[in-house]
Amino acid sequence: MDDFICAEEKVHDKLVEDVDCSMPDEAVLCELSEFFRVFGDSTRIRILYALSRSEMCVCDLSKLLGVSQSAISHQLQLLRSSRLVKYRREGKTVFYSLDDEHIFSIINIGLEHLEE
Amino acid sequence: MDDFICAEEKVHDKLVEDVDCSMPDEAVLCELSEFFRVFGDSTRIRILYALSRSEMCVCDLSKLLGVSQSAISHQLQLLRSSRLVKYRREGKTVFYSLDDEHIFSIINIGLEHLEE
DNA sequence: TGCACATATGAACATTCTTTCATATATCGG
DNA sequence: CCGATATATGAAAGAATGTTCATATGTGCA
Repeated sequence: MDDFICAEEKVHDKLVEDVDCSMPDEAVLCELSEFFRVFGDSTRIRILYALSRSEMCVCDLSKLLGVSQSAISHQLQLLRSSRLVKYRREGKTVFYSLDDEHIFSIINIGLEHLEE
Repeated sequence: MDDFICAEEKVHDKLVEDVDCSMPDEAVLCELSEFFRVFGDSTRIRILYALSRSEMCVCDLSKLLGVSQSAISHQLQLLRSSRLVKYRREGKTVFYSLDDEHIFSIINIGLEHLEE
């Protein structure tokens, strides 16, 4: 991070400064990247998509996705701490669902983008 | 991935099957997660945000973000191969810009979500 | 051609993630 | 209370990722 910096005759210094001013705080963009990172794993995206169809228990998700119960549980915990899913217990079973319908719209926007 | 599977009296089997049918191909959701993964790094998100304000050269980005030229270049290559940015050369300088205004709208949707 | 500047890139290193394995916790039925 | 089932979790292993360092490529100018 400490290369010498290009010596360009300061033509761009004004631009850099202007862009700097118009950028959100670094902390905000960090949070944003953390938010997107959660969607950046195929197991988690598949969990989220599945939950957009219906609430499901851990075991159902495990069967549906062909991923071990333990791995699903770990990912659900991450999704929970990111406030993307919520859960309710019914006897021995725990049902998970999307915390917010908005989540699904984000997934859809991504899907639309992939379709170009 | 080979735990025994919950023995639940098949109450949920129909549900699992239905959800399975309504899910996009695993490959599609994998691509989707790869797409989101690109946004899931603070350096890349900051690059993308900066480029949404103006096209910039590698050196400007390096200065603006306080990240080494090499690190910026590596990330730009990743962004290029994900088709999120394009570039044009002008003499010694290479200017990068968003490949598509749509990219910025995705960032904004994320930001809106963070604001709850 | 030779030098300086801007950018690109391969390899190594450090860190972070994801899954697995073993085991703990919670709930229900007998 | 005990055993069985469903889920959670800590630790370790393995894979993937981001940065650095050294160096290569490409361009302009003297």
